[in-house]
Amino acid sequence: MSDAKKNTLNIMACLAECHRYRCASMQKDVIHSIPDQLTMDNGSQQESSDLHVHHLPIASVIGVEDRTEEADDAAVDYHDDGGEGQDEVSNKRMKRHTDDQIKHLESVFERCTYLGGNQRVELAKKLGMEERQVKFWFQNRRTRKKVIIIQGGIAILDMMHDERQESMWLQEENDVLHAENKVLKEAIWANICFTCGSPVVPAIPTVHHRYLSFQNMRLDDELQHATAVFNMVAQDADVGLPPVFPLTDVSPLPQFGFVTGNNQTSLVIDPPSPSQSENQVSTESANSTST
DNA sequence: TTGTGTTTTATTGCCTCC
DNA sequence: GGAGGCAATAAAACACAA
Repeated sequence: MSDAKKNTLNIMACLAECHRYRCASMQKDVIHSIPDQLTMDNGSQQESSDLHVHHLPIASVIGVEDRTEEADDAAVDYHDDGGEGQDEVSNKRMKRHTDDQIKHLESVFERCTYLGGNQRVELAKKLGMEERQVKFWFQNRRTRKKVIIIQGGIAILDMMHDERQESMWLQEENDVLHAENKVLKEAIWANICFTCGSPVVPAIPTVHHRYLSFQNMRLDDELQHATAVFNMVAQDADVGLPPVFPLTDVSPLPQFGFVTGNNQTSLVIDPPSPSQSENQVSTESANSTST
């Protein structure tokens, strides 16, 4: 048995020991709660046992029902072989208690596992048993309860051991995943394919790539603005031209207007473009488009 | 029916407490 | 020293499979 299990068993034994001093107050009530019927059942036998208690088998003294023919003989032999007092004890003739007796002993034990001297005498009298038998029964019952608790404790320890084992496995798996994650991160930042080891396209966009993206966005805007202007001019001129294409989801249009000068009308746009030079390009482009 | 394992009752020896 | 507790054990009673 492992040390952990031994420690648990010691703790349980201590708990049981502590419990024995806590329940004396309720004993009397429990014993008195036993119905008189049980005593009445053994009443006739009890009367005779008052007269012949030292000459009758224990079975008849305590009103134990014999369960087999063999038991009858054994009960008779109990005193035939032995004598009185302590000599009877040495001749061990075990008699099982009746169901009623056990039932009431259990009910008392359920509330308190230890009986004081007076309570034991009273209970024995109530159940038609010998005081010694009540004492033995409680002693054996405590032992049985302890065994049950210990077995339960062992089962719990086994379960805890299993859970701890599972936790260790999960921890190991977690460590492996962390290691894999670390390798993958390093591969990504090194621009190396983690499967073949060859360089890969960097995930971070280069300046050139960003410049191209910006140009793309700018050209899209110009196209949309020019289309809007074209549609507006065509509508004003009422030339019956259909719009080039319907504009949907167009970003807010920049301010624009027409500037006349030098015998030339130019479209001026307040552009979102990065530089005035580019704005000029777009203006010219739009102008050419409108014309 | 019988052999075997389990449960229940009882005993013994040792220890602690009053 | 006696009473009572516990652990270990004996032995009877019981359960059950073969």
